[in-house]
Amino acid sequence: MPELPEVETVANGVHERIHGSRVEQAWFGSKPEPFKTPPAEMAAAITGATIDRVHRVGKHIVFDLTPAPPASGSLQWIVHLGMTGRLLVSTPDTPVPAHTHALLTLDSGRELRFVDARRFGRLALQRTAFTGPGAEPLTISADDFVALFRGRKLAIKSALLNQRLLHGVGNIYADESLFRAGIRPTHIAGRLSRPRLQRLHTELRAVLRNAIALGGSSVSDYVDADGVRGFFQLEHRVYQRGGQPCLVCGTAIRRTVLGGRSTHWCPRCQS
DNA sequence: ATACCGACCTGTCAGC
DNA sequence: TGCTGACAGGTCGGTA
Repeated sequence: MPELPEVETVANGVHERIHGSRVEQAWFGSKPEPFKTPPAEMAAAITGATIDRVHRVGKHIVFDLTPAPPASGSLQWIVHLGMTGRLLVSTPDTPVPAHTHALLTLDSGRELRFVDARRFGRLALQRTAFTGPGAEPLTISADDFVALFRGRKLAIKSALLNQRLLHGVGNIYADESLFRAGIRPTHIAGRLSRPRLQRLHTELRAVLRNAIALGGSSVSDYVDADGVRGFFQLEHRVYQRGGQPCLVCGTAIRRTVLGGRSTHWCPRCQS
């Protein structure tokens, strides 16, 4: 479900509500799919730990933990929401939703719940500082951004979605940033001129920052840590607007499939 | 190394 | 009303 702005919104919301809390109990469901680390190992490491900070790296939510004594050393809990994952801070009297795969009981009296119907999300322990698979879109320099695509023979949209190049960009913000930069999604990444890539760098960061300010995009079931929807979907100019008139030139927005993902673009504004 | 495709899951919605 | 098929914000592993 979530791309960089949604993950950032969730991570910040969870941080505000639970940082400084101690985990009294950690429960993990038995279905193996959402766990990169075995559930018993995660429960043992997390129980008694203090949550110092919750932040975002790429599309991952990172919990910085201080382990319960006598354990020591660096410990992080990594949550990836996949397509439909939710991380909710609730009171114990709130009914536990279906498809809840993890539930942490905190000393503040609240609970942190990981809910994921489709089970594309992942939970894991990390013992060394997590840096993510690629570069960070909000802080990468224009020069480094341009260099990412040099010599690449795939479509620029596919390159934007490759998390090993740039982590955090998904289908919505790939389409929206390419529209705002006037670049057709099928354009071969390595053939784009430096000025056009610099424009994309500028527009991508702007659209991500704008979306963060609005709490992310709620296309179907995305909600933040309190279960509240975001508002950036009201700002989408091409995403899920196939067949509707372009807001700039009036031409019908096209919907095609690129790399197996639905792709939305204006045939007149994007060359 | 790079690029492409199907698989992984469940829920929802449009169409018949 | 109920069935079927298409589609969904993401990643991963196999193949060329």
